Amino acid sequence: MAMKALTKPTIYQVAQLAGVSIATVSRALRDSELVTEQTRERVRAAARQLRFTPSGSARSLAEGRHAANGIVFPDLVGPYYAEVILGYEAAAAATGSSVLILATHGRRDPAAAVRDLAGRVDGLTVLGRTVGDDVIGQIAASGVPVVLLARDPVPGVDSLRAANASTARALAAHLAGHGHRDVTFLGDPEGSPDVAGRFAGLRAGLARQAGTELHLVRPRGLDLQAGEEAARALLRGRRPDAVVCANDEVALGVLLAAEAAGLRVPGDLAVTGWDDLLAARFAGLTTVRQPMRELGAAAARWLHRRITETKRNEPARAARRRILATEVVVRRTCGPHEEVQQQ
Amino acid sequence: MAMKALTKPTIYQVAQLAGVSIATVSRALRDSELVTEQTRERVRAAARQLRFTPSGSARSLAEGRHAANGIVFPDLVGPYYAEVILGYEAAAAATGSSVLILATHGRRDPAAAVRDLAGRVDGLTVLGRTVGDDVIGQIAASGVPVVLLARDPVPGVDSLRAANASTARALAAHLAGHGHRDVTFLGDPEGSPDVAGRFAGLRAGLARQAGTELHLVRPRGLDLQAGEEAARALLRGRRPDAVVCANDEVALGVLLAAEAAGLRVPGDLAVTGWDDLLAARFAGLTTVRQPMRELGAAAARWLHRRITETKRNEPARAARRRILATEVVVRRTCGPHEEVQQQ
DNA sequence: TTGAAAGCGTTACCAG
DNA sequence: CTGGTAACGCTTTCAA
Repeated sequence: MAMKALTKPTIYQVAQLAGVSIATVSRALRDSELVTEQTRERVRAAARQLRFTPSGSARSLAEGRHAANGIVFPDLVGPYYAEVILGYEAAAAATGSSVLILATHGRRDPAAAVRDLAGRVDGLTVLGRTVGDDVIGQIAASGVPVVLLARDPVPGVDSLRAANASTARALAAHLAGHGHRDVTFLGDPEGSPDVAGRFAGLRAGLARQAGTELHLVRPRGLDLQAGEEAARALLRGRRPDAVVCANDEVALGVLLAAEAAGLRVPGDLAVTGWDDLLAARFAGLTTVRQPMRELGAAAARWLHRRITETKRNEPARAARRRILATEVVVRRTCGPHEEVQQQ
Repeated sequence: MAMKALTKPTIYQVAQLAGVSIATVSRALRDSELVTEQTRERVRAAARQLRFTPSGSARSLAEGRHAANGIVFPDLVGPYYAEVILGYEAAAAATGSSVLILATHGRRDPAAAVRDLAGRVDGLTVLGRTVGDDVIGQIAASGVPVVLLARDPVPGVDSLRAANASTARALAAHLAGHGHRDVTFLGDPEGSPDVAGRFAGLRAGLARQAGTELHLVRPRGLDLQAGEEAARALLRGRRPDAVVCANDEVALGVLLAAEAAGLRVPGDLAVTGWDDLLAARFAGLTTVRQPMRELGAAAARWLHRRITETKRNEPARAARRRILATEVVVRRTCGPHEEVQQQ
């Protein structure tokens, strides 16, 4: 049977077996027009027999491109980033690019990891609070195109995000319409640009509503447990009319804590989230829906444009910015509605 | 100010600027002992000034390794794969490896994409129903270590999965204990090895229970909508006592359809899922919990072992198999319980 | 401690 | 149409 593959076969072995030059092998395997059907077949047979797979690094080096791009995100907990990455991967695949992922969360030195990644790709998408502006700036200046996603802009770098402030204002108006006056925001504006935008929008929206007040409480994180803990503490003190949470997971934690405390939602306490996770629907949680997959896809497409225009040495166009629309999804937890609102 | 980076700087420019040879640059930048502190600083300064980032492909080619491994999965919908990938990325990072992801779902030619990927990595993890045994076999035989995850084993290849059949048997016993006799399984055993295992286990479990019957209905897919559609059709006919679903999303769809049909769960119909998504908790869905993150991490670690032992040309050990334990999570939808069961 | 030079496995140009 | 042969940018002996 087949002998053991002690060492990976190279183009040379294929050439030898097929009785042609390596140049011909390269051409035949990449469907160049410049080969006889006959030679092509012979080469293919040899390649198959040897189980030859071209070395990606050698190819990249010779072609002067990596045929890959990277995406950097803080973590992968919760469906949010997963959806973004899925959209990203699909769009990147359409442009013939592989995707390298990098989670900065548990890293010793995120900046170093991102710099290293920058050397392995044709372009990079960076999400949220992963590395500082300085790192972004250096990478962009070193000639690697960068797209920012859900992150504060950096001069000269494309950036893409979902609407936060405007929708948060709409949410504020909706809550005020329910008669909620004493509102607490559960989230850390310093923790992420998205959260900052949501808080700012909420504040602006409530400022237009007479007699409302807004308090800020920072949970330990953005997960279920952080929400639960924060709510437990919060509900022991003066209880607000409504808790607006930085994301759905925190809001779901609040729901759990409220239930444990014997409070009715929305009767005793209104709660809202952000993201519209699947769980939000089953919890009846009023929230905000974001086009996550589209966000990822758009980033991949922008990056591809930058990469091709850089390669062609075209005059670099000015940095682009775009904000994708989001929408309030009204369900049960924001307050009693006359008519049944179904989503 | 800094001039435009028309072309990416190479080690040669750094060497020239620092007034040393490229060998010294290479050593200095990689913290070799063989450089004076003084030279090292000079080189570093030059590299910084030029914003030099070593080319990943050149480095890989020279080192004879990619310092990257790949993970292939069908899709990324639902939190399942995201969790697996997160665990994988974290473990891979710990071994100094980058991660290349590849979703086969919308691809024209998954096999070709996976073969290409195999040329860009030191090892590969393949999940579920993405490519056939033949492709797996070729890749493994070509000298690229492979680990299979949630997939039927291939001779000579390590494989890792979460328990399906045994836990499904336990689930069957639990349902029978509730008095459910007429059970329908909602899922396509041919669609994935996991689903096949769950169905087989359920069948085996019910076979031990006198007077039970099991029916099989194949939904269009594994998402919410598929479950909803399938349930709508199912509930129009002879209604079963219990519907065991291939995964949580399908089960949640069934819940929606049951509600729309005015049925009480679990009073009129018991429902179970599989995966223990966050949404399952809020829907009160009885389901099965899988150690998803651990699954991914274990795959990355196994792969790393294979890679190092292959590189050292050690005698390849026999293929390993492991099945990680899963557990039934009893909630509301499987039937009435005397005592409140909290999770 | 440093430099020169030989690869690493492809692609692509230039002759024939 | 095919073969020879420079690149590609880095790491790593081998000498000095």
